[in-house]
Amino acid sequence: MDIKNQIFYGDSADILTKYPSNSVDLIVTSPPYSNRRKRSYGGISPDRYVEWFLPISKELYRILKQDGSFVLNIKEGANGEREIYVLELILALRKQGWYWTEEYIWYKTTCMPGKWPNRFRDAWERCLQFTKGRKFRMNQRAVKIPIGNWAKKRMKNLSENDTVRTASATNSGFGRKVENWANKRTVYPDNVLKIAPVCKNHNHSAVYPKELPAWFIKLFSKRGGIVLDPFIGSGTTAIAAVELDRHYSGVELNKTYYQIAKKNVQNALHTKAASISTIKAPR
Amino acid sequence: MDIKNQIFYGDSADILTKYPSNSVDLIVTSPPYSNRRKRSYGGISPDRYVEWFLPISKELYRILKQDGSFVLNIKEGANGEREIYVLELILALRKQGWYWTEEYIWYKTTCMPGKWPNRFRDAWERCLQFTKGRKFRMNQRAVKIPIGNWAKKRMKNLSENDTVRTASATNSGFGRKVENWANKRTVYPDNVLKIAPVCKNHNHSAVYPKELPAWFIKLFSKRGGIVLDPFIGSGTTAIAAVELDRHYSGVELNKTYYQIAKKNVQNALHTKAASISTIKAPR
DNA sequence: AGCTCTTATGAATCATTGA
DNA sequence: GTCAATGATTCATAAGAGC
Repeated sequence: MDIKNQIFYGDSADILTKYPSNSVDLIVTSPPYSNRRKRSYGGISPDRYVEWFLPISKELYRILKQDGSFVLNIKEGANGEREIYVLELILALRKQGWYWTEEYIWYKTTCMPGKWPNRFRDAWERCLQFTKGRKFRMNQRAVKIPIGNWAKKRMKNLSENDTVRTASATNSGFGRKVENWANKRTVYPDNVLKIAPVCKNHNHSAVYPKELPAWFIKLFSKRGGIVLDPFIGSGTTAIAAVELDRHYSGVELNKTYYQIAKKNVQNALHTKAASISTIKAPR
Repeated sequence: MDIKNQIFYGDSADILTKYPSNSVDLIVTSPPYSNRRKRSYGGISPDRYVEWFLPISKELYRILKQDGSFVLNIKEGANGEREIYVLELILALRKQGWYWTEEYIWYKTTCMPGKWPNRFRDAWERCLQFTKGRKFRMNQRAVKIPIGNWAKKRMKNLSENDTVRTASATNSGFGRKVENWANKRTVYPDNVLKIAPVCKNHNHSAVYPKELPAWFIKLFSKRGGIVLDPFIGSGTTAIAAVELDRHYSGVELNKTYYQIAKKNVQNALHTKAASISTIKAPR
């Protein structure tokens, strides 16, 4: 089956079995959370979530290339206490063979605070990275960020100490050499992603902002690679892939979203093509 | 046994059995993480961590008042993949009767140095809140933060810099300059705490900043209540409690830290007493 | 007060070697 | 094989002092 730049209408549990093995460079997805989005997906109950997910992740493991990553954006809800199906899912995926390489935090920076009697507004979600082993593709330079404003002042005059490696006072074994930072304009980020959530998308009930898949696509795939989203929704992952010169592939169970996704991706492709032809023939 | 304003030298697994039931308003602690602090604590291996912790948490459950909270600051390490003992601990604590009410994130705005091929610097830790039921004490107003410059900055960053950077920690409400908040509108925070891990305590290998326990003490206890830390280390939790007009109680296994903690708490008490007499007799 | 400059600081991770 | 010990490598920022 040709999966490149295709969106399939149907259930991932079925469709993915037809994907060839070792064919995808990166999987990024935000699956339907438990008990949410009942109207659109029927809502998987928390106690059945893991058993529902495992057959799908088994196919994902088969489909993913050896040096690829599987990024799962998810957050358990709360009903008095936090649900535990995400913890159980992590443990179950490990038993299935996945490496739980890292947990990135998506810190949702902009929504105005709200509150309930027992808890504050939930401002973060998990972005779980699973791989097939210790070694995988990671292009850290692709996601460097501009250095903080402090740097301008700091770099003007380097003191004597700054040109020498100085031991940390606590003997933690670290040191610093400020001289190395001269002329530095970008720095590496950490494992907390600060991205504002999209609040006004009425087409899909749980959109995530394009910047979220875009960050992982830059970090964990190369140009020309294939990025799969088995719950593609309104097509956000595919749009990000197109804009970053990757191929997309996806599955969607809901007919309406399937159609919206196809339309959105077509738009992204046209915009992309237009910008390229503009560059080639600027007049 | 009188536990109020006492620090005990010994193993929590033993000492806590002597604490009276329903006697403590809040438990805040940062236990030794697995396989860390080997020199001072011997280091608990990841596969034995849960069985080591459960007898202690059983006593904590007995000791905590019905409307109290148990806040556990912890973060698993990585060796290729993330360790899973924290996930297993959450599940085990629930089986022990605890409610897993919330997971707060401590976002460390300046985190440990380092660079590796397969991960970025770890900038966050878990602050797990457990309770004995759905109802518990929570004084949300006590941790409100000012809106103003902070909000303006956010908006500005949004348009200018794609929100890759956050407002600095000093704008986030953890500083002490509360008097500067006059005339500023305050809002409720969210469940991500932005605190730099700086502290001036060179005596302990794993201090957390005072602002972290202070935030939870303000939020989950009242003045005059008792705050327990079963792994009190150099006494940070007790110091925060003293400064906020709560009583402290704690246990420490390591003799050196036990002595340091006692000394630090005495200092905090003296400072407190001095500041009170100053207020009463300003001349 | 604000600016500039100086100093301080933190629960680390991975690859390799040896038992 | 696994497990443990050892060694090599490595940032970005906050806060205070001084003018």
